[in-house]
Amino acid sequence: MTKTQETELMEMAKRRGFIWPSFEIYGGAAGFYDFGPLGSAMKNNIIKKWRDIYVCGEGFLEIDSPTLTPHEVLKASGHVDHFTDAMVECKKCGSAFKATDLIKDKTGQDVEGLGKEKMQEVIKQDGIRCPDCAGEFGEVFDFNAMFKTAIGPGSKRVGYLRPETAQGIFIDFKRLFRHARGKLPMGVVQIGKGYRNEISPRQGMIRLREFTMAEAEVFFDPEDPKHPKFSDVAHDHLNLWLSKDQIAGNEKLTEVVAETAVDKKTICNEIMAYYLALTQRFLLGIGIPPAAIRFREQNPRQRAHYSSETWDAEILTERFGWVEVTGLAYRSDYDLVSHAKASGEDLSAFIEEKKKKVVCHVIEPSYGIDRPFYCVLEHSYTTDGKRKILKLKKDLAPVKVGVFPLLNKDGLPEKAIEVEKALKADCLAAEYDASGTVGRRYSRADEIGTPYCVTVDHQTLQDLTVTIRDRDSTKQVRVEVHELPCILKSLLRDEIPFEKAGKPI
RNA sequence: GCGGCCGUGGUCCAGCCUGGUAAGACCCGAGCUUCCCAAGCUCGUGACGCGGGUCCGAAUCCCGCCGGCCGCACCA
Repeated sequence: MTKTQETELMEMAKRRGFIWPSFEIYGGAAGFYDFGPLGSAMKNNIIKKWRDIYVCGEGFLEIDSPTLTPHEVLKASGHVDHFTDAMVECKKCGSAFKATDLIKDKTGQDVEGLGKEKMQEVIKQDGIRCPDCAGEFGEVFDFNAMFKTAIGPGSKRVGYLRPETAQGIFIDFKRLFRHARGKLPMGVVQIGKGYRNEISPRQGMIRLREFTMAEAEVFFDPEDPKHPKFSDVAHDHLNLWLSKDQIAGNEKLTEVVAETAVDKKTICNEIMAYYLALTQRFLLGIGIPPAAIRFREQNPRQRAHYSSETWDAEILTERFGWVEVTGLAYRSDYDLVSHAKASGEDLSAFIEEKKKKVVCHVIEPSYGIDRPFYCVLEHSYTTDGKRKILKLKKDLAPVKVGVFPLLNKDGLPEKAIEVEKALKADCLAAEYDASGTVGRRYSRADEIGTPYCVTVDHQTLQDLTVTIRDRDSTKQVRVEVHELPCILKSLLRDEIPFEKAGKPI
């Protein structure tokens, strides 16, 4: 994809209603995007695909909990204290620094977790000044990336917009475990909005202040980190970017099969490896090419406060380089222990076979939806010659079939509208278009990735047949109208090859 | 937050320096034409980010704000 194509793609995305800048008529706001009608449909299709894997395929339980969360919850989870950076600002030039990094650079001292007062003291004692302009620093302050609000009118009860959906799942652990009738491993998912008050959002859809996440929490017995279906993925190839290679400044990827990665302890256990493989399958499923997928091992300094091993799935993009789209974190028993302690509830699980209680460990595959959405657009957009085609996977396409009258006369439009109605009645996302010429309509359909177009012509009036045109090849077949919904559905599910769908033209 | 650049119909932009109410391309809509891949013709809708200032008069000059892009920093 060239620079021109990138620009064209973003133009198209705006023009055709995939994404729009939010709050536009009031001047806009950084870090927020609206999904237009097509974007909304495509986003739902991505979510559906994810749900098919996790809820349908893996049998995970889905819940939906509030985005607004009381202080105690996020205090217990560590977010109030750790979802934050101690920052200092230069009083002269305004440059902002993370206090811990600044002190480490200047003095070698590790003041991580020592509190603002201590950091303030070190900065003062050692006379640390602004590396940019040698100016004096102001007070050390915490910048917490959570949006804070008050629950109830005039209330002193503090709440936050959740920074992740995961906490809602941990909170419900007792009920969920009972619902699952005490079976481990137990998987739970939640899809919804999360919020992070980024200091300076950039890069379009890549850094948002409000975004949709799809998170899964896998609860398991730490003494038994086996996955019952591991053999299904044992031979999946994974491209790993190991922490040691990153530190050495080496871009090299290590290709392994899931099984070997576990045997060699490159990946901590079967469960983690299983979900890396599943993540890769999901990304391939939405149309990301294998060579554009890698798994980056986070080094200890990068990991979140709750994690002991984390793998990020990354997608290579032309515009932003490698983009993190999924984080797979080993959260151990951190959350359950924290919430048990803070709430006074027993959040352990009784394991029948062992006749004892254990606190489950958790592996969390956490997916962003907006970032893959962008990546899908970028990887799908092609221009060959004069044609511009969004080569979306059929199940992601916001419109499945365009319905056109070949000409706007002789009763063809009326007949085409009938066809469109019939398809819609069959729950196919069909769209009637009669403007301009048929060529223009094909072109418009290609631009938004509509896989098939049906055209009603004069022959239709005689023998009740229509043509179906394939997006990628522009080839056509002729089929009987009454078979149309059925044939289109088969085509959309890739059950029959296009040439076999009807009489080739 | 800082520095540089920028903000004009749906989209991309010209005009700004040298103030005198805005042009083009594409798109979109109506019609003509048209028996299958953005043809052509006619007509049409539609814009100066917000606020203030200077001026007889501001898209244009000045100030403030908001937004965007790039770089720095940040990204648990």
